[in-house]
Amino acid sequence: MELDIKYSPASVEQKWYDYWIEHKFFHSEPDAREPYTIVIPPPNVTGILHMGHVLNNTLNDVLIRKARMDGKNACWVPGTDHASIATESKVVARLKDKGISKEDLTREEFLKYAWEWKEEHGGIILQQLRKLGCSCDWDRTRFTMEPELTEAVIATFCYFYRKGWIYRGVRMVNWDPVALTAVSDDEVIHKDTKSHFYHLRYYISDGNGNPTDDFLVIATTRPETIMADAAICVNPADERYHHLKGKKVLIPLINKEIPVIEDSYVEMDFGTGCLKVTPAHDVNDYEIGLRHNLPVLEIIDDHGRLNENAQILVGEDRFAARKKIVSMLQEAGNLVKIEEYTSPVGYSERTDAVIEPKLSAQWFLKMGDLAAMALESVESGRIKFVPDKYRNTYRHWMENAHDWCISRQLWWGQRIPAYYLPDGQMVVEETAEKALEAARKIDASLKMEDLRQDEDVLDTWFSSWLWPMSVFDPKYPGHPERTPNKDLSYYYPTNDLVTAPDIIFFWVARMIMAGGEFMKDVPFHNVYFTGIVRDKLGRKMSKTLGNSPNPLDLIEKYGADAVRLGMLLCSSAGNDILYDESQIEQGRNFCGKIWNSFRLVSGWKVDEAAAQSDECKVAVKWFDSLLSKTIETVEDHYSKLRIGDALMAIYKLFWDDYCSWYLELVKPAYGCAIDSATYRSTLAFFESLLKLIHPIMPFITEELWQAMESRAEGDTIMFQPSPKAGDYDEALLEGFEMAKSAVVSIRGIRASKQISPREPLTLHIDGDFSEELLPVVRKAANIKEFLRGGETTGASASFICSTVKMSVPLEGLIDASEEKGKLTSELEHQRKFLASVRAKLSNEKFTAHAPAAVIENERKKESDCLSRIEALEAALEALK
RNA sequence: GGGAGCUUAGCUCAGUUGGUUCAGAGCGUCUGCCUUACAAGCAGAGGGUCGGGGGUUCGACUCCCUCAGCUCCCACCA
Repeated sequence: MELDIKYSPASVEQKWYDYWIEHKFFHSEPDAREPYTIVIPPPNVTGILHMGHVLNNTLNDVLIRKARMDGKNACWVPGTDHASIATESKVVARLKDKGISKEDLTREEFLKYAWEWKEEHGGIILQQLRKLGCSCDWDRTRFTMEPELTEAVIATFCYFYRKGWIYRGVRMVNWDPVALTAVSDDEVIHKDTKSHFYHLRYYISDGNGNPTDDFLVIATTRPETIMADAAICVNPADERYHHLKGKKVLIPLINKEIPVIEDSYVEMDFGTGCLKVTPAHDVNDYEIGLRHNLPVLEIIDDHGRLNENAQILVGEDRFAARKKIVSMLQEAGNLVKIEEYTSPVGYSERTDAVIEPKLSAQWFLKMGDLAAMALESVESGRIKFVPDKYRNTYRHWMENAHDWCISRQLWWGQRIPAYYLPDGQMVVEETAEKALEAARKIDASLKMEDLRQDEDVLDTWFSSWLWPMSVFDPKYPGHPERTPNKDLSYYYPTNDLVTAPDIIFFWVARMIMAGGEFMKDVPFHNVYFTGIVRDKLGRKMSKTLGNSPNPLDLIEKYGADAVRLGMLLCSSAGNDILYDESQIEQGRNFCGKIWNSFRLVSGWKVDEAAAQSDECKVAVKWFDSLLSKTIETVEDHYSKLRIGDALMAIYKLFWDDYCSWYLELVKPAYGCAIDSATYRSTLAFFESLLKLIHPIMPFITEELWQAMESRAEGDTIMFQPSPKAGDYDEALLEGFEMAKSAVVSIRGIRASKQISPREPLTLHIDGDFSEELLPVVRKAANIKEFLRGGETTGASASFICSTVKMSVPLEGLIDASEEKGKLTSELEHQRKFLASVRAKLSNEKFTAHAPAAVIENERKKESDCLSRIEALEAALEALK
């Protein structure tokens, strides 16, 4: 068939993707085959495709396509994540554009709007993945907040609550006093801000609440919070304050008595070495307070104003209060000095208000047993990390796991199924109806309106940690007493997880926990950590820098195969990827190479009667061996998830060996036909190469595979079995490498000596060089003669092949003196090497300690070296 | 401050129980080629005392110590 001169990916890609979909090639149902399962790391439902997704999903698709060709029942489940925080802030921003503030809406109104927006804009990213060629089972598409999955989340919450692992606790949140909401750590921007360091004098109490003459000085940036002080803390090793141990001091202005405590948290050489502990308004102070059982007194309200607990300045804004209290302290004689001070202060991303640390009631899940189990799963090797180094990070975190704060002060998400009775009691039930039922056992007169559901929603990870289970059987998580359905029992555990290392704790660890808890099994066997995609200069991709290319533009420009290959070229596991468009150009060039190689082969005329020439015979034999050996290498790389290495092995096999050597060897002279045996082998090799590279470059391989011969409707390269490695002739492969070197040398000598290609040459060959490879050398070294209709005859040369370098003396064609110099230096090198080997062999420590195989290897080296020296000496002799 | 990791060619990175199977790959650079599949190509070439220093060893890119530089995670300083 006639091929276009240039490969044009755009039409080809759409055509075959539609074809694959039409024939439901991506769809999987449980059957007798071994499953190979991947669940997609669900992208944010409102997200759009960026380079990180491209990398991640290309890797996933390569793995799933490879498994499919290996005869496994491959199932890749796609879906999206509701991503509470990210999505809610997008919706809020969107509302703001319309002049609507979230505060003006009820929860129901807001959610209605959010859902509308999700329906309208959600899932775009899944469409984009199709452009990339991802072979997801789209029939199984899931969304973490769809009703069934929400049920799973709620059931899981109830399960752990009943188990006693979920509890309510108090925690510091970042409070935005303007927006009147808690914001996540990610939404707090730390800016270095100029402020003051106030040194305040606290008098020691005489024990009856009266000041003595003795005092200590503390340094604070927030004098307006002193009324909430619960203690003064010093480092136990600080001798300056030993005399204060057990004493009490008085808070200035309000004369409240607080203890002096000791905690190694306090830095002796920072400030005055005395720290005022204000548990209600500082995260660290809260931690200290917990350790020392200090009372917590809140004096700042939700709007950032002092409340009644402050006793003074009640109703004043925190910043106004700061100014006022400073002068009050000065008047009272408690102010020692004021220093200029610059420190990082948290600002709200949304309102730019200074964040107020605020205590609030939150829900927690105990990590103890779950973390221990999750740690064991990895330590025991049942789950492998690639690269392995992340095990250290993982272990460290698991051994120090804090309980998981699972509540979020948002609306977009799964609402916590806790219902409060009017008297403050609480019931936790799957539904409001069941909650009412439970509540009536406490108070039979209660009606639905009396119950008030908790306002908070669950952390997004509390739904995504169920993902490998819930996508198959949403009824199962939270109900380990049930039997998993057919899909879940067939597909679980999944095989490989490809994800970024920054969510190793948020997501990876927690999936292991949930899987272990409910399935009593790991959720996956291998975790492949990708790096972060950065630009050429090593900067993170970001919208503001404008250094993040739109993957769809790249696909449009270069084709999806090229983009996939470009991303994989530089992707060793765990390392950051420095993206550079030139890598995608390389991918495009490779497509061109594949395309053109087929144009060449498909254009050949076949002569059924012609006999196979010697060089064709050996070329076929050689490439057959090389193909087998490379397949073995590629399989090994895949088994270790070294996708980049597998790609490189195939890339070189295709380009360097198949195109540059094999095709050049078997290529018939212009106008001539090729013999049918060689032609068949050539096509068979080509088909194997297509299959090998198909997982990485699905589109062009399908196009050419279909073009090779007329295929039946419904045929596809996708389900062709992966090429299998057969036996291969190692000696032939080595010999061929020698032949390549010989050809290179001959060409080089010709070029440097300006020897015309038409001048006849005779080749003498010594050593292990197999006779059968001679036609290869002759033809490869004389390609131009063939092309120009010249004649190939022999000339004289002798090959001395060493492992180090090959020298090709051509009798009568090069200076004997120059050649002599080369040989002499080579001889010297070999003698030196021999001496070192012999020294080693006569070394008693070596013979005593080195393993037998190593010694054997040394002996072999010795004898090899000896024969090389002999050959060299003979050659030198011949030159004389 | 706690933890982890990195440093090999101009760039990005391999280097898998310490041994002439180890000093490699891709890209880039340079040189020569419009050659009947492909200039998005072909044929070649150059390029590194494996961050510095010390140690262990018969032998170190590989193991240990130390110094320097960089990165990430956690906690963030009253």
